[in-house]
Amino acid sequence: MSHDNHKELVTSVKANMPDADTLFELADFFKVFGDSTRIRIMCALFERELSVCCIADIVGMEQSTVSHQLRVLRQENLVKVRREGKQSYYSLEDEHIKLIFEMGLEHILE
Amino acid sequence: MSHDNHKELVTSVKANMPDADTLFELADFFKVFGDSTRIRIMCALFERELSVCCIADIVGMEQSTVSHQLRVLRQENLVKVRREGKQSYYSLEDEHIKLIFEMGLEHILE
DNA sequence: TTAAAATATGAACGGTTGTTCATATGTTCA
DNA sequence: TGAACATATGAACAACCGTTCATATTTTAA
Repeated sequence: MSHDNHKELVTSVKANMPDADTLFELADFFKVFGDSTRIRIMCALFERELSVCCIADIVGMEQSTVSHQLRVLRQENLVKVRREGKQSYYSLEDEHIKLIFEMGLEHILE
Repeated sequence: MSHDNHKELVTSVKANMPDADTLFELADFFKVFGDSTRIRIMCALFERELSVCCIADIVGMEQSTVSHQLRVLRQENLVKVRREGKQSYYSLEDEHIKLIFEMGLEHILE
């Protein structure tokens, strides 16, 4: 179950890691990027702010689905809303998103 | 269901988006970051290469669980293995990982 | 105020995913 | 070869998650 300097390694590596709570939050943050519908919504919002029904048409899903996913994005502070008449206009909240996207794309394109 | 320049917007935004396949792959890639066990495994590997049982002790989970998750990380080309005797030593495959981590951390720390 | 349009929300379902247990495979050493 | 250790893998279960349908809320305009 353990070899040579196993125990020292374990404690030293653990000591240098961010605390578990932070890493849990980090996982929750990346979880948002782990769904293709949300990815496509964010991608559409790179161009400009959009109303819910526009987004629904762009990603080809129900208005209800898009609303639910926009709530998830809002809860993680990735998008913000602006009401204008009957429409809600969503836009990206954070500049990190684009960079994270680009890095992901670089990876999957070898 | 649609307002003023709805239709033009939809087609123009769609035209400038990466194709659906790419974005699907991208979501699959980020999905790997969306689990705290995998996050903690990757985080441990930032320090150095580690054997499976070391990783299991560091993250405080069963050896079996860690093995399963390492397979997921391997399938997405995020880690590589090296056999040495009875142990399998895992290490990070890609430099993007650290950058993606840092950007995620920057976001959750406001 | 009523109708219509846009969005938000709750419940339910089906599918996915992470963990565990048990066990198989691989490796070393006596 | 056999025992002991390290790792990998399959099956099964529970929990989570994304979508849809139905409906509620909000806003405008007649």
